[in-house]
Amino acid sequence: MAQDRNELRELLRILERRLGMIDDNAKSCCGITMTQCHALVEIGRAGSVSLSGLADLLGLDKSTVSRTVDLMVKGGQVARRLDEQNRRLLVIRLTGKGQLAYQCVENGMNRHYQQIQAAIPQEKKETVLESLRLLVSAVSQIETDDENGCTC
Amino acid sequence: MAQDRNELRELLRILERRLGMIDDNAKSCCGITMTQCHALVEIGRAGSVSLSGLADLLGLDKSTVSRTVDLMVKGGQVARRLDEQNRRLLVIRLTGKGQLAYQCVENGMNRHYQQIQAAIPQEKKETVLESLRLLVSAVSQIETDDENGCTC
DNA sequence: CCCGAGTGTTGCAAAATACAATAGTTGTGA
DNA sequence: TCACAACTATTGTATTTTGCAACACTCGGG
Repeated sequence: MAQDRNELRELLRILERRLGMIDDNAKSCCGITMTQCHALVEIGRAGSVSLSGLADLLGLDKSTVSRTVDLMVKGGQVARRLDEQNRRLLVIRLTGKGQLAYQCVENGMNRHYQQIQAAIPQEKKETVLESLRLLVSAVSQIETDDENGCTC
Repeated sequence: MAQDRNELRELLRILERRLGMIDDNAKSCCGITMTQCHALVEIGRAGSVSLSGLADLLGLDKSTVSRTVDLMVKGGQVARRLDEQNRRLLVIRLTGKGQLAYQCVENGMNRHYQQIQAAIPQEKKETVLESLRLLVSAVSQIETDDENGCTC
């Protein structure tokens, strides 16, 4: 049923799962939990974020993130201080130790993605990138219904 | 740093996140939890699975899945019985109620993926599919290091 | 100067998960 | 044939992850 029509969905489904496995693999190291590792990467990429900002990046409740950051401060990966300009906000950054862990994860990820690149024929690479740009654009357009009906 | 070199990674990263949001959106309905919904979909797609089989599909421990199936049996979405041929195995299936819920989730997913398709120019669709096939193939090839070193 | 909006923390409860121990089932080799 | 290893599912236990709601603090505009 509808095999052709939904090849896109099927391919994306498989891709999603595989990528998830890669992420898990790369992030399950360094003696921190998965969530902490996600946070590590987001903080590392952002350089500096507020708690709410980080919560948005991670798609988690601020309370969850608050506690996660707590653990990471105790673990020595993260520094947390008040923003001088606006003291409602936190400035969350990586410490030196956090930077190292971040780089470790990044390296692992890059290694994997280089393997993926290597498995794509040279002459197809630009096409693949272009397709991905299209897809990202398409996916970004669709409305994430807050009220998605659930017509059950 | 390395912006070009890792455009692939960046695009996949964004895509992954967006797709995750879509999935969550589609699956957060019908009065069951996320995990139950994942199970619902996997059982629905498979038609019939054993507990270990389902655990593999979901990437979870069999004990977790056992309890999840328990809840779904109590919820009336799933039927569980012994396999007559090999009584070590369970035969896990959807009930009528489960089928309805499954269809609901499927419809939601399809609606979203049709929106995505609609946002891709007609003349690019085949190229996008071809690129995805390449990607899936590439991603499937890479070794998911059990011993991933973690060279921190 | 006070109040509403924004931001983070904490109390609480629930959900998700894994590991280890247990119990039942199967088939195979002595 | 029968005992044992391999496989499957369940249960006990503990941990982790998560969100909601209540609270406390801070800022900016009337």
